[in-house]
Amino acid sequence: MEVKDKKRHILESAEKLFAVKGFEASTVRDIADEAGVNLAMISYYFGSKDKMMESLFHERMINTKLKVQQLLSNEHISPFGKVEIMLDEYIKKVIENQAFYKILLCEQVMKKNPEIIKMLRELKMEYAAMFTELVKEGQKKKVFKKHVDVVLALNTMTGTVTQIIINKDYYLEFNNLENLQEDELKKVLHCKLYDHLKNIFKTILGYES
Amino acid sequence: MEVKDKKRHILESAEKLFAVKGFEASTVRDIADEAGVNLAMISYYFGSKDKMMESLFHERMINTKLKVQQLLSNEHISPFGKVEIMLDEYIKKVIENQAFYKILLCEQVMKKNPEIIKMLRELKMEYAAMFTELVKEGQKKKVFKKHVDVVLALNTMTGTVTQIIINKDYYLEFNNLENLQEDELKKVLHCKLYDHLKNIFKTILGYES
DNA sequence: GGTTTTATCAAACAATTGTTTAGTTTTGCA
DNA sequence: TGCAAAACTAAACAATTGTTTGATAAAACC
Repeated sequence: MEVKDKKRHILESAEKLFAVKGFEASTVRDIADEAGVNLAMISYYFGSKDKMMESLFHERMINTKLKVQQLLSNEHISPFGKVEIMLDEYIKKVIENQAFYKILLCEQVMKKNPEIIKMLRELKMEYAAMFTELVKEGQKKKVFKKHVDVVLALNTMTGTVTQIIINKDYYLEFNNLENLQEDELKKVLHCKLYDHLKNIFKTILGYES
Repeated sequence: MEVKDKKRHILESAEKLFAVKGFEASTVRDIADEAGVNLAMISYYFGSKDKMMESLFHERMINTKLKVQQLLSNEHISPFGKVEIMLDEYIKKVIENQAFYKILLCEQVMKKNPEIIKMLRELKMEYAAMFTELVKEGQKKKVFKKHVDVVLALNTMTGTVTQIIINKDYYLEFNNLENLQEDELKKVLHCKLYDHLKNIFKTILGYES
């Protein structure tokens, strides 16, 4: 196996553990066991446990910014069309990477690793700025109302999706969706979240279809 | 100082630390230092670090259920009036107990302490059931639309508020509210969140004022 | 006031932590 | 094939963890 693949394999194993036990509670021995490698390999490949976590965040966040930029600069899509795609892409991403988004949540609360906090800060500021541009575009075209609180809107998006991931079990039990297959389940979850958030964003933006 | 006050004092100190560093990363020595007591006192008063955490959750959750029950059974308030009060109370509570709600978030992700998970599970199920009753009441009175996803709605409430607490710094910076006083700040935050969520719940419930 | 219970403390406890070391195996390349 | 670099390992490392101990001090009770 190549070095890059091995690093990725370790990162994926660590990700699983972090999401279940948290960063502090996951020992390098746990991670090494999960990945099926010697515990010294974590220091060997990443330098330290902390730097491994940073690697994980870097890996996951590297593409996000570019993708959003690309979407928002596309002139063939209407403002609300872009909102729809934004919602769809975000929901898809979280559902496909539930483990990571759980870690992300904890890390945001703890604020322990300065390097990660810095990364997150930059990403969020850029995200908010880009969404602001999108909203302005819609306002100029008279399809969005004035005075939209973009940060509040974005937090409703991230908050709702995150909570559903955390409370997945309750949600499924409450809606009698427990015996659904994993794939079907993801589809249903995505669909419900998308409709729900699309409606909310129509209200927030004052958009009439 | 009485025993109960001392226990409460230790719990409050622990709460602060947990919210900043997380449960695993907060050592009993940290907690003892923060509370200004000997580290052996944690085991002496609570039995163990884990049981102290359980104590903290029990303390915080004991009154929630009763309050909500009381509100929903009040026949002098309209269905949407109850929704308004529910939102107001929830926002107020989280803003006043930010530290605890950060811990709560992490604990929900980690799912490490079975006793706490059990408590949370019961509380959530009851909360969802009670809100369902409220929605039914509104539907019977023809002021709420049919087919409301109550769990999704509740998760938007908790998710939005939680995210704002986590991202408080960004939110303030983005809205140029950084040099506000702590008390003023809480007021502004509460006000913005309340308006935002009220609008969203109008959409979700199909309520026209 | 004497005695039992409760509260407090510093020190010690065994267990576990992330990291390093020193030695071995495997790999890549001439 | 030979040999240096990279990959890997088990063992050891010092530091830190939650908890317990045994000794005092304070409080409560009769």
